[in-house]
Amino acid sequence: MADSEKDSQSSSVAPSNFIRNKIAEDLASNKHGGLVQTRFPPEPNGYLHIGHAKSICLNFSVAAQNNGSCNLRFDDTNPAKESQEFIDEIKNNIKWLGFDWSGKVRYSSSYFEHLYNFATQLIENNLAYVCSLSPDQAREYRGSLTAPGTNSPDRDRSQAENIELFRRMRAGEFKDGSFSLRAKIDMASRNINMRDPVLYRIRHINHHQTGDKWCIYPTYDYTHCISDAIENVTHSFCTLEFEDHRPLYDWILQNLAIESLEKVSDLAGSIDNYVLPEQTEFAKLKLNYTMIGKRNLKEMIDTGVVEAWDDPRMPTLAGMRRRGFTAASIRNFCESVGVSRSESVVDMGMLEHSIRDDLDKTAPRVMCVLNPLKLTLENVDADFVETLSLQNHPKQESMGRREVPFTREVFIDRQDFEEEPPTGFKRLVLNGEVRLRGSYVIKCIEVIKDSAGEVIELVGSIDKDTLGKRPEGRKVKGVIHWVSASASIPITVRLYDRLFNVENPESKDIDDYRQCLNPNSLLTLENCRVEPSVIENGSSSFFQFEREGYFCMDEKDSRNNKMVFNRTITLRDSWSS
RNA sequence: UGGGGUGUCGCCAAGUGGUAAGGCACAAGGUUUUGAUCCUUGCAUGCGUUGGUUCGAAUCCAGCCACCCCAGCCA
Repeated sequence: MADSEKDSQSSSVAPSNFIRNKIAEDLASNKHGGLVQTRFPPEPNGYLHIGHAKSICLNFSVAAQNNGSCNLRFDDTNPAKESQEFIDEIKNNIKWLGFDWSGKVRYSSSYFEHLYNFATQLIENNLAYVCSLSPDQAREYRGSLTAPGTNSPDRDRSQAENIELFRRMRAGEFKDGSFSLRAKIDMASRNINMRDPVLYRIRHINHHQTGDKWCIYPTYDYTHCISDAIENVTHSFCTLEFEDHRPLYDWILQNLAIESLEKVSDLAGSIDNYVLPEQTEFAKLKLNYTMIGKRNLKEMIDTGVVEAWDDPRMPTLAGMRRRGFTAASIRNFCESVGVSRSESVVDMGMLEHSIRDDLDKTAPRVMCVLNPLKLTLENVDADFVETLSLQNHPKQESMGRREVPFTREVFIDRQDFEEEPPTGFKRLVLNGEVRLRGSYVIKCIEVIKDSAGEVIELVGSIDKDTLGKRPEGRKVKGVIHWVSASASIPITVRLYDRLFNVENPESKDIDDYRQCLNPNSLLTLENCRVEPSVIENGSSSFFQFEREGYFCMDEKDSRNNKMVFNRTITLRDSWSS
């Protein structure tokens, strides 16, 4: 077999998924004139979370990989729940994640006038009517999953009357809920979304973008498809629960005169490429051991389970950022999770792998003792200070070196000393030797205890011939981290762990998520000691505290006299104590 | 019991009629002044299930089962 084309595949090929395949097909068939335009359309009614990150990465990267572009559009059709604060936060999050939207920020609300005109067009074509049924009545008329609905008594209202009533709705002549504009489709449809869905409702409230200009607001179903069309979106991605809405999405666009759509679109004037957008659904991201429902997150804040939207235990982008997740790690995670239509629950371990993988390559190493235990080295002079030069990264010399002071008194971690060590223990024991990382091999020669029998101090000695050298005639397998007692800096360290101790805290089997909270999701240590280079080397706020994990400085709570570090994630631990 | 979806290793996930990619996790070795990293190896005769078509089926057909979504003037 002549096999001339071995494997020409590059190592970083994006994995195939149904969306990339579809776009490739569309491009091949020239369906959208070679164009790929996507959009990320959040409603500004809360903070973005890891689930949104999946959608952001999808929309932006699919566009970028196909020479297309991606808009940011705030889907702000329900002002009751929305605010400018959320808009600002969402913009920040997207930029932080490393994406840039095309052109200016879009708002569905900026299309309100067009939307109103299109609604008038539907009325004129006998495809929409003003309905006087109350919300309760409308529900009764809608029928059920198994029974067809009943036509509204207003369904055959005259076109002229509909136009006039709709105008008066806009003029503010009616109370909230008294009238609605509905599409005239089919009250017997087996798809409930097609049973004369509401297009407009009356709401006498202020809108964060349009102020008091409007008192009627279009619904999501009516707005989204038209907004996509106006922005000349080619591929409109949304989550699976909107699958049943796709027929309505298409119905609305197909029942509007295409020239009128084109005329107000971004492509107005260059009719060649004007195409109707197409909706494609994918499965939401679910992560075990976490809740991402907006309502639940808000409740956790309101009840004090966590401190705020940016609490480092929250799955919000703001929280993850503060916890120490990097944008790259989140992007890589979203890529590794893939995009499909099957509803699946991703293991936390994948997220943890993404952040470890990124930080292992980029975080400078430093030593920090979390639970200090004093060790006095009796054969070192009291005023002796040796400045050791240590590599900031074991593999990347380009990351430079730092100076670490070594003195007679040092702190080691309480957990690195055992009087009665378990088998396999490689750390310090009485009369045992261990290497102080980057420094000398030391031996413990005395254990000092308090009246309660607790170990409060150790005395030892160094082997002066072991700096940068192996000890003569014996092997010392243990290496522990340490800091100088006098030259180290006191800091506060917050150890974070998963918030829940069950895989699915949002499960229907759990009536109160508070029953499955992990009581140890936050442990604050006030007396930690870090080597002085962390403040001298102000270039990074991410560090690996050797043998402990990855940590980042908390900018919100750190003070000049006391820095606070958050543990992002532990190191993998195949010993596990 | 209406309609729309989904079922491939413990968890994600490729695969679209030619004999089951990859990642995470896990396990066993090796390197190591981080019990980290890195390297090597192992990990589905099997693709929800039962039948059928075919030389050949995870892929096509039929039935069955399980799970998810839909009855907001929320998105």
